[in-house]
Amino acid sequence: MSATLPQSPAAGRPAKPTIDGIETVWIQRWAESGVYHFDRTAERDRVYSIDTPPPTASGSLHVGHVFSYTHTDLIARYMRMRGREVFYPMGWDDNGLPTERRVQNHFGVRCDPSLPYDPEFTPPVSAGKNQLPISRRNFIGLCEQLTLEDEKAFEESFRRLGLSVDWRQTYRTIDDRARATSQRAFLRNLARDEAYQAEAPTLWDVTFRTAVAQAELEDRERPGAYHRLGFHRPDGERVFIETTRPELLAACVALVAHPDDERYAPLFGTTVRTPLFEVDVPVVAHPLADPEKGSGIAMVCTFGDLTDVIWWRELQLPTRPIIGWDGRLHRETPTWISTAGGVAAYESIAGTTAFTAQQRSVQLLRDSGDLIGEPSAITHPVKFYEKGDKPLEIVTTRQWYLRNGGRDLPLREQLLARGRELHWHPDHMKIRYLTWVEGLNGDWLVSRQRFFGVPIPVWYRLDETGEPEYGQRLVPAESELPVDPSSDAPAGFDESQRGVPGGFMGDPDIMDTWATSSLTPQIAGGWERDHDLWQRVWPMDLRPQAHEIIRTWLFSSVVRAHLEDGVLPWSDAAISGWILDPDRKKMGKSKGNAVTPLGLLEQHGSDAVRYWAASGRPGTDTAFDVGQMKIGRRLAIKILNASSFALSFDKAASFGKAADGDSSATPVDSSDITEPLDRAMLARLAEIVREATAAFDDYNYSRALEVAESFFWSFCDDHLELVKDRAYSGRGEAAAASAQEALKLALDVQLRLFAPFLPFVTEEVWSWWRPGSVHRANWPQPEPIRAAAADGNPTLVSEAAAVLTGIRKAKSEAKVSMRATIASAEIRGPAATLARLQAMAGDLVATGAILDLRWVEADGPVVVADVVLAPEQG
RNA sequence: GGUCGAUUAGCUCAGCGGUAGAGCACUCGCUUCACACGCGAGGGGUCGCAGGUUCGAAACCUGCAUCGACCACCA
Repeated sequence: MSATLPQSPAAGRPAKPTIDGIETVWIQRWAESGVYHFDRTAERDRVYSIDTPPPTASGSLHVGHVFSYTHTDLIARYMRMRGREVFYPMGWDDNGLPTERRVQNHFGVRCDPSLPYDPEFTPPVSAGKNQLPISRRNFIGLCEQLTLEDEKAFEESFRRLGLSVDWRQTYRTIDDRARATSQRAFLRNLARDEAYQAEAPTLWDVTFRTAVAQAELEDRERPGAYHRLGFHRPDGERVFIETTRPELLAACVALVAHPDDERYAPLFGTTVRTPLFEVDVPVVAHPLADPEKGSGIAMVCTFGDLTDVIWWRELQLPTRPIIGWDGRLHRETPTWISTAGGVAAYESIAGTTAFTAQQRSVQLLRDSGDLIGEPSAITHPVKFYEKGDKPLEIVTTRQWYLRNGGRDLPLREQLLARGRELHWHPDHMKIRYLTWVEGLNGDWLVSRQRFFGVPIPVWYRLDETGEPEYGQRLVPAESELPVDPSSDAPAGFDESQRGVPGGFMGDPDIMDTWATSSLTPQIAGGWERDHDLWQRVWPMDLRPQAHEIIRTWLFSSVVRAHLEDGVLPWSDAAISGWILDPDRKKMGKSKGNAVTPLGLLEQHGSDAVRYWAASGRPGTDTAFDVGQMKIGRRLAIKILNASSFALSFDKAASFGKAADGDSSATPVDSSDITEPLDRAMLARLAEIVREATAAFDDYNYSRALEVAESFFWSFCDDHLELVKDRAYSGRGEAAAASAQEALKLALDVQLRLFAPFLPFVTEEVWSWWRPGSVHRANWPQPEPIRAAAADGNPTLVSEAAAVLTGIRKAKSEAKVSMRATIASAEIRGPAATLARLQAMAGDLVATGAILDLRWVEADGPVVVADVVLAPEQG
């Protein structure tokens, strides 16, 4: 394959090589030649398919993107060189709240679904303080327009980073294909009864006015206070409870204590009267009530927290909600409050926010004497929507759910088994998945009350009074997808019947973004759209992703693939860590981190930035470290210079007269490699290849780099120095040819080893003397190198290095040049070592400029002793 | 409250049963014919703490501490 690629003409080795500007050159040539294009004729077993994370294309590329996307690219490039045909698409997650928010801020608009579409609409020139209300369709238009610009910028940066993505394989989570896929999967779930609708208490964000799923929750420590309140018993005694939410007193439906709590046992079955509102509520028993907490008896409200929901459900308590969708208390006095005093009390808090209601309630309770003592301040965890600013409320709403094992033990077991079946890198990340699945307390809530997203593809019949009949669902045929029930009419109806008695209405909700993101393999792989592609890539090989979205993206993807096809969506998951800034905080969460990826790439070079990223092992958080980038840059430059030097000995290579044909072939005649040191170096290199390969196979790319890099530096510092004189034909043509051929082979192998990490500099050097692209060349195999090494002993490499160090040390301590002549020196060591070293004595003598080298057998490691420097020469 | 991970030289990290490692930083040198974006040499660590297993522990086991993260029915 590689040999047929239209590659740049071998320009030969430049006199003064530089890495500056090579990104531009190679980005262009790779785009022209299509080296990274996926070959659709490859069968599944030769394909390596990657479920690339679609970045949220709202805003700018972050350093964290550079980091984690590089990791995936390392694997992709390695697999490609291993002969796999790599399916490496790119998606854009432009569907969801971040996009909505960005459009609001960027254009200074907000969506008002009640407004009509304005075809003449143009966004405000500058975003004003008051957001301009616009129609849903206009709003979505702006979303698509803005994300398209962002996506272009992302692609440019990713190309600059050197990602070997096939840029013909892209998708957007808001585009027609993604919406159709998402709706198709939903309809299949619906048909199999895996999706269902229910009216139930739902976690609700009052700012966004949407339901929120368990996976999107986070706890935040917030200040609060225990308020001790007295409930009135019929006999005039009082029962004291403690609550952090006195404003929900009007929603109280019972008091609950532990069944074994002797303090309250006499009260079970009796009623007490709530303070202020004077509502009679039962005292009931439930094992979840903790005798140690507060006064040991709790007020149950509909609904203050998730425990209330459990009590309400299991004890079959009445529903008395007072908090509305806007987070304010209902304006009308609830029907269950009937006394004059109760009505008056409610009227003073009606319509206020929860915060104000609490303040007023406390004052009322204090005045009535029902607040015992003063509230005692505490801090406690409060549930928030992860993107929200106000605590969640719990309101009863009609929502769509997808079965995910949250209330179904057999399904949960199956999904746990899928988690164990998946190969995790690193393995311990599996535990997060298992913990999450084990802790699920309900099915996956997939409906959202937002505007921009994939609509639920369902309509409802309206009865004679115009009320929806939720049991009378109308769904589209799969061939009609995608649909928007708010503008498309169901089959058999026309638009005039929308909203009228006997007609229909569209489901107003959209799906959770994860309901679409959980299908990225299906969207990218052509599920039910491109069967030929699908059967070549599915199930996929790799899901790379961040660890904080194991419970969301990874788990929901497993759910979807399991329900639809009964398989894991991929065999392996590579979990990347975070970038930490110098304060050890997740980068971007603290201030002063205005490091732009493009700036980094320009300043240090793409290879250098990739080098830094490659130092972060899978699953390990990594410090942002410009120092590592400088080292990477140094390595890239060293590769350039060392290659130029190594090739300079070979006249054919230096003039670009590279062998034609297959780049996988060894470019040398190994029968020329006769010198012990050359053979030893190659023997060592064969070991290095073996180690790097094993590391890569284990997804441990940082180890693979480390192994190659460590060899390369000693190759430069020791081997190149030791063979320099000989390669210059200092000791005959045969000895020179041995050095030259071994250098070429070593260079060829090392370029391949570095290619996944430093794609630009390796390709540059490759182009000087080798055909095709190094990125389509084969990953090196240890066996042929070992064969070329013949009887070479890898031990000699370190022994020679030890001697060289001894010689250098003597010169360094004498503060003379490394070229200074040594009159005499002695090498001491075991007989076997001395024998090996004596066979390469010519290299040692020439490199050390030693006139008289003596050999003395001795125990212990080899040392250089009795070094006598020659008198300085004028 | 439960769980996972981390704790090794000033910094960033590797090592994971057999005499403490790398790079950076630091010190001292070197116009050496690929590279001064270079080259060479050197100093620097009771491997978080306390027990245990072992002939031998940085590594294995048990606690503890600190940091980070994940999860949790948090009145």
